[in-house]
Amino acid sequence: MMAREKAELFSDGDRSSFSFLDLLGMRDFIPSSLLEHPPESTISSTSVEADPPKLNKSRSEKKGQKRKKGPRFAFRTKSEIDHLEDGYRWRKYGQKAVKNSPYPRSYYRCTCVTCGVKKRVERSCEDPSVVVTTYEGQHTHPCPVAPRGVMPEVAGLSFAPPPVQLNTFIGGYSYLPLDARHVYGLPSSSTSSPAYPTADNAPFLY
DNA sequence: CGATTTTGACCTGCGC
DNA sequence: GCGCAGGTCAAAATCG
Repeated sequence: MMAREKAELFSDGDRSSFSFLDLLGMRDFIPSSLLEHPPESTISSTSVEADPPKLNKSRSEKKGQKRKKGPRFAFRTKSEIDHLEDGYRWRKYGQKAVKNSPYPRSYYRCTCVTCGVKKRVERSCEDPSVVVTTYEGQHTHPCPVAPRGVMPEVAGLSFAPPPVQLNTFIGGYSYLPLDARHVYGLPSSSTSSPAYPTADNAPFLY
């Protein structure tokens, strides 16, 4: 409780028109100018943790369509809890030990039968206090849990009340990063800083 | 008693 | 072809 938590968001560089905003139902609230810059190579280097190179490149690019993955979006959250509530109901269907990490990776599927969304949850081996959650797919149904929490700000923008999904993200708190570059995977203005939030530059949300 | 979690087995793709 | 690693299945156990 009162755990200080923060989130970092990044994508795996999938070129799909789908985005994390769709997942959250946020797209309508984002200026089109921002949406014209989909996640590109700027975030590829940061996606390794949640999306190992073997999966990210070799599998998808080489042998084409096998194990066709939907668009994936991952974010990192400073949390003591492994499975963060996001308003949807998930059923765990597997857990695997992953290489190069002492922490197991858990696999969840949305309990809605018509919704094929999956997510992987794992702790960062670099920082055990950080939970890496990777979403795959898009919910085809409304969020079943009533929202609570505060409105996030993204890139200084104030949003109208968002679809229910937004507020419920992660345990009823608003965990979206404040910097839109991180949300959309846009290039960082500084060449020296990473294209995603780090423990040092990401804002804390309460 | 139904829903969910646990966990070992199995499947698939890739590198060597 | 083989071994490794990630991902999924499914039966058993557990929970509410």
